[in-house]
Amino acid sequence: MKTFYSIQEASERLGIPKDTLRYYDRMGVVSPSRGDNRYRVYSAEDLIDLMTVQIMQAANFSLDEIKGNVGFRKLKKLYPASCEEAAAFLDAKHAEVRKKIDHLEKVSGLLRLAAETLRDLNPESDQRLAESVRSFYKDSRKKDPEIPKEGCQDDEG
Amino acid sequence: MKTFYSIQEASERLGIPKDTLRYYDRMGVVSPSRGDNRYRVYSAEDLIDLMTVQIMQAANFSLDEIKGNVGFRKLKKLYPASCEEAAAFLDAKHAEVRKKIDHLEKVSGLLRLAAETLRDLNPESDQRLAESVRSFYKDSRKKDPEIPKEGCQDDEG
DNA sequence: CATATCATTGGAGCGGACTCCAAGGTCAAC
DNA sequence: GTTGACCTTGGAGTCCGCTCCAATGATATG
Repeated sequence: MKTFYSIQEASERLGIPKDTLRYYDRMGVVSPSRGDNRYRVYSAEDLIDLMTVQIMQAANFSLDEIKGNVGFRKLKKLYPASCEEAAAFLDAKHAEVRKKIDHLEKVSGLLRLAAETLRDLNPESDQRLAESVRSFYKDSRKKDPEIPKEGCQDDEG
Repeated sequence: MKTFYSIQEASERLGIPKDTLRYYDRMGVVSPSRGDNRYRVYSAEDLIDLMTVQIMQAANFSLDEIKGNVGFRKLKKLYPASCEEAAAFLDAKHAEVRKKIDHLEKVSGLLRLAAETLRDLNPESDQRLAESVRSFYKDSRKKDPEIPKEGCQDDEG
């Protein structure tokens, strides 16, 4: 089992462009060690860190946030004490993701309703949609924007 | 019930910065009519369009996509024939959002597992996490990156 | 040694969605 | 008619996450 990879190999295995890997290195997100030639040498751990980066990105972490937390496996070995801190961070992020999911569920419902409304056009579903939009909006802003009620019907156009 | 709003009022009601409203106007996303003084005048419909913009943004529509579709209520009045097209667009977006939700559900699970792993550190849960990460990764890339298996354990650090 | 293919660096450019600024026009209150 | 708060515009700047480039150096093969 190979344990070290050139930037090219890492790039191919992970499907991440080489430029991006270099960028991550610059940014201190994942900085592999260097060979005598100054070439980057990615360890198996580095690859796993890179996968973690991808996942965290998928979870809408910024590179900056990732930077501070991607190496938590290393962290664990070195300073087990800071684990709780890191875990709390993950908890917070988990909550964020849950919120995002809730949000998207609403969006999903809204899109279904909107499509439906478009398909069988009648003032009633139109009204229903406008209603949903309003409540969604209100909900997602957590303060009532006092939306005007008319203008959603075609009885004056 | 007031039906027309200055940019300031619109901004306050919707919680969208004035500059952003002007930007939307420039971009043709939501372009209110103008008064004799050339000031922007937002109608109730405009406000609803703006809310729709927010929602579509929440659903990860780009401004360009939104631009073409935010006025579907108007569209409906003018060209009912193109409704099916617009509805199909919404369907596609709906599917996208569903996919995103699935994805985030996995991320959510992963974050829970990661936090757990950090809290009760034992090689087994560590292993389990690494496993999940791998499978998640593989899954989300839809091609096996042939991840090395070691390096996830602290038996050599 | 020549060549080809990899690697390195710093720095510039890009796209999206704002965000800010300066120069000027409008308007309501005093 | 002056003050001050609003509005207008065009254009420049910002941030993020890349992405590309040119100049240069290392390595592998004939």
